[in-house]
Amino acid sequence: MSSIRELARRCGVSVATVSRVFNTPEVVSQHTRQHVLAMAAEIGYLPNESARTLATKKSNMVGLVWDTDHRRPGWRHPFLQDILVALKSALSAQGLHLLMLAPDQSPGLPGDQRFLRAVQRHNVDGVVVIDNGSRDPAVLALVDAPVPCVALDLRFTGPTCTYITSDNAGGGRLAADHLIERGHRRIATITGPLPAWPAAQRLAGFRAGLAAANLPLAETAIAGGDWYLDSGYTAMNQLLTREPRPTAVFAAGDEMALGAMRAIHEAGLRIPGDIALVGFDDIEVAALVPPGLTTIAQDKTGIGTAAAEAMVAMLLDPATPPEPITLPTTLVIRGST
Amino acid sequence: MSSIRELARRCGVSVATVSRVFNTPEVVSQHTRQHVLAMAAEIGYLPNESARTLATKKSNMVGLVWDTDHRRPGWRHPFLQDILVALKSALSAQGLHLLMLAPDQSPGLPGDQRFLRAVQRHNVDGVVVIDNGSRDPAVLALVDAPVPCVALDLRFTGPTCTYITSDNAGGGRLAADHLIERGHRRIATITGPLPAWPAAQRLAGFRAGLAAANLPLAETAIAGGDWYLDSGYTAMNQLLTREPRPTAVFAAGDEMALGAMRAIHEAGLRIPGDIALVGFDDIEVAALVPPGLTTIAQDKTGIGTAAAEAMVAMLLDPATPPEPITLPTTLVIRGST
DNA sequence: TACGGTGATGAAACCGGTTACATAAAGGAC
DNA sequence: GTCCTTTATGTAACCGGTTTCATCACCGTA
Repeated sequence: MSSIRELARRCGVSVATVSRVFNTPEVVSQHTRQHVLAMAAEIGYLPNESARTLATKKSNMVGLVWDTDHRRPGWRHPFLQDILVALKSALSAQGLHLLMLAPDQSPGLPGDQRFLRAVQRHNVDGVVVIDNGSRDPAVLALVDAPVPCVALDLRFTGPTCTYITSDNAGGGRLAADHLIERGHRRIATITGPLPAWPAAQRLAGFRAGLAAANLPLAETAIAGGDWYLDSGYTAMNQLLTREPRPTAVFAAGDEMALGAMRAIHEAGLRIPGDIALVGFDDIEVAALVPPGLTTIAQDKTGIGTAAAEAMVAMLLDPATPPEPITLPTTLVIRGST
Repeated sequence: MSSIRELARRCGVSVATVSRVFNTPEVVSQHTRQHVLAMAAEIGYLPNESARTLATKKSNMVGLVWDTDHRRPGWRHPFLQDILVALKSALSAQGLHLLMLAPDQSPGLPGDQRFLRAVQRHNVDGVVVIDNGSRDPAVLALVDAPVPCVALDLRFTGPTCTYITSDNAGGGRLAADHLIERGHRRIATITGPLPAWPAAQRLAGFRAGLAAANLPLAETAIAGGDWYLDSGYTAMNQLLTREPRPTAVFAAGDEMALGAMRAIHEAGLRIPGDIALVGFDDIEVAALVPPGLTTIAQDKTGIGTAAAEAMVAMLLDPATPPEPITLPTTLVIRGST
């Protein structure tokens, strides 16, 4: 493995000159530059990033903290893949690598320090947090990270933090407006876990939409889920026992909507004839399952790209974290309404 | 940022002793050890991984090369998320981090060197390759990587390489046997892109199953797809024009099966009454789309875990790469057959 | 009492880069 | 011809760890 000193020796120049050839080529004479580059190619020299990181304190790596909820190992964010693809692609274009951080497992370390420590030890230039609202203290501790931090779907504010989120309230409002426009009056909803901010926002927007049409949202028209399919099934069965039965349901997540769909079918009712259904997220299945699930789409690629852009902005100017970004949600009408 | 020298000074010991406290604690006296650990906690010392990597040439990072096909940016492996979760989790348990490598973008660098260079520059201890059969030369060049390399769904052999794959041939055989057992005789198939190894294997196993029942697979009973839904739709429409019409179809991927399903419905035919359908992969949708897609399931979590285990084994003993691992596939019977 | 062995520690070189500062040569102004 | 810039390069310290080798105190033994 050829080092910079080896290359300098072969070229008959100093290591400083070689370093300059790669970092500030404009200050080195054309003749020397070409000679060094040619020799570098010949002996297969390539700079060692660890050494460079050690010297400059910049690693060109962005940490990714994700899936930290040990109560639900392997938790699957329905969009994770789309977001990751967009995020990685946008960061790659800037020459930034994404380091999926394992928690620091030093014995005796307080649990909430695990990610913060991992961040510092590895000299990552910034951190992206993808969380599912578990409010893991090890994740929340990252607000104190000494580097820029961008959170997704998590209200993360601080001198080095910002966050990206979909317009959950607006989406809830879209769902309500759509169902009202379709002529429904008895409308119920299946919420996500309300301590989670997106769940609360979707409910709030939905409620506001109903209120604007002078339709109150009774407590008995609200059932709680946990984002997952089974909880949607259970919640829908609860709603089916209510009198009068709702003619439309807004499920605050597509997975729950699919569960609700199953419950509706099992009850011998039809979609949208007996009950109309609106979901939220627009996961792949929504388009494939008959009769097609009307849903509020999140811009997954936009979220990943926006996260990358926010990160790059903070890396360039750490002093002024950008404002939180809210991406618009859109109504996608399919057969279920 | 406290360094090891700072900590040593405060403790009145040498840096060598401090280093030993963290790396080989058994050789340092109990008294000194406790004093150093206490002081480390007090001043918040934490070792710098870049410096450690520079000195030891071990980074505790595993590179991940993924989604390199620029003809299909953002290509989505239907399992990627499940595999990633399992891989990351298993590696994290060993204290290994996953670095998603961006290609080296040095100007003038031959394209096929981009990932190889990124691997070497970053001192990753090993590489995991998730490819989609695109045969990207930059990916194939990784067989010459100076570090252990584990590939998924890609036949990667070499002195430092091994690979993990599902039993694609066995799965194809399962599909054939199942359809034959259901009494079908006119059976067609929709293949993946045949240059891709998994596609060829699935077809071979399927063909063998038919042959074992003395059913030849006519060329006209084979239609080609590209894994994606639309290609399944197109391929199925081709098959529907054949006389006599097949009564059963094996689509070598679930996404293509879903496309085929749509084509069958549009033709006014019923599943499984008129045409039975078997997929491959067992993606999430398969269970959700009525009447439920019978499919050959891959063990996604098993693939990720096996990749991590193979990687750890090679890190411990780089001299002898483990044999390639083939994970069993299983038949999941649902409503489509 | 001298001696070999053991256990704990320190000094210093090393890993492979970056960069502040010094130096030397060349060019221009007077 | 002298002096001041400008341009190109070199010297050496530094980043924060690891590790080889040497040292030294202490112990039991012959």
